[in-house]
Amino acid sequence: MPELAEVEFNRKQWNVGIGMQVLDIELHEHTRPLRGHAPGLLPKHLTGAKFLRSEARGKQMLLEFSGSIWLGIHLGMTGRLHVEPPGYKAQKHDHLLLRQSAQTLVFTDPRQFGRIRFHQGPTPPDWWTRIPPGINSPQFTKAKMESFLARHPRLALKAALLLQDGFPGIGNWMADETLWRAKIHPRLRARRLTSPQATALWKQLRFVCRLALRHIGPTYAEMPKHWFFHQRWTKGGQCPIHGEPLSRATIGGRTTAWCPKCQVLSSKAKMHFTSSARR
DNA sequence: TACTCTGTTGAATA
DNA sequence: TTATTCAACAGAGT
Repeated sequence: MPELAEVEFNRKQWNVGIGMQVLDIELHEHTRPLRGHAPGLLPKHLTGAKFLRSEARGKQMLLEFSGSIWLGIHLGMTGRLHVEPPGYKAQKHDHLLLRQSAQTLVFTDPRQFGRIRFHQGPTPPDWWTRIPPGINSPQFTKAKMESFLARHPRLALKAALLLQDGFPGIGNWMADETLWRAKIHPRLRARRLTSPQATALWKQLRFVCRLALRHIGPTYAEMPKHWFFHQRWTKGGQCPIHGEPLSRATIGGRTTAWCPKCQVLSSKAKMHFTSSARR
C-alpha cells in the first residue's frame, strides 16, 4: 500500500496522540517488525514518555518522544497506522500499541514487511539523516537526478525510479504514472535517456508527487479521474489519452503497465534492448 | 486444494 | 560496484 502520499496519510493518523504521554506499550508476540531489537526495549524506554512530533521522508517515518527517544516506522507493503479507543483489544495483526489516556495508537501489518526501529540519543538516527532530499524539495534538481541515474547506467528507468536512494517515496504506481506522463518507455536504460526526456521525467516526478500529496486519503478514490493510475490494474485498462490497451510486463521485478503508443522505445534503444536480451 | 498474485526492500548471488 | 533474484509473510483471487 504505502508510497509517499499514503505514508503521509498514515503518519497523520497518530497526530491526535501528540503532546500526550504513553501510559503503556503492547507488542505482538511476532517480533518480525521489530527485527534487530530486543523485545523489551520499547516497553522499557517508551512507557511514560511523551509523544512529541513526527515527520515523514519518502517511505520512512520518524517519531520523537521525550527522553531523547525516537521511533522509526516503515509500513512495508501492508502496514498502517490507526487510532482506536483506550480499551481497544489487540487484533491478530496489530504489532505495536501505544496506550494513551484518550486513545490507543496502533500499528497493524499483516505481512510484516514493515519495520519499527528504536533509537536513543540527542539527535535523529543516521539512517534518517541519510535519506536524500524529497522530490518536491528545492534540492532535488534535474542535475541531482541525472547524476544519480549516471550511477545506474544499465538499469531500466522503471527499476531506477524504485530506488529509494535516488527517488525517496516513489513506489510501483507512482513510477508507472510518472513514466506515462513523461512518455518514457519503462524499459529504457538510464544511460539512453535524452536530455529532453530527463527534463520531462524530472518535471513529471515533481508533478506526480505534488498531486499525490494533495489527494492523500485512505483510498485513491479522490484522485483525478484522468490519471493513468486508475487504468493501471483494472482488467482491460486503457491509456487515458487515446484508449490504447495498456501493455504489461515485469520490469525491475515489479509488474509494470505502460501505453505502447505513448511510451515508445527509440529504434536505437530497442535494438540495444533486444540484443542485450538475447545475449 | 493448489497455485498465483500483491502498493516493499534488503540479503544473497552473479 | 552494479544488477538481478528471491525470501520474508498473509490473504485474496482463480
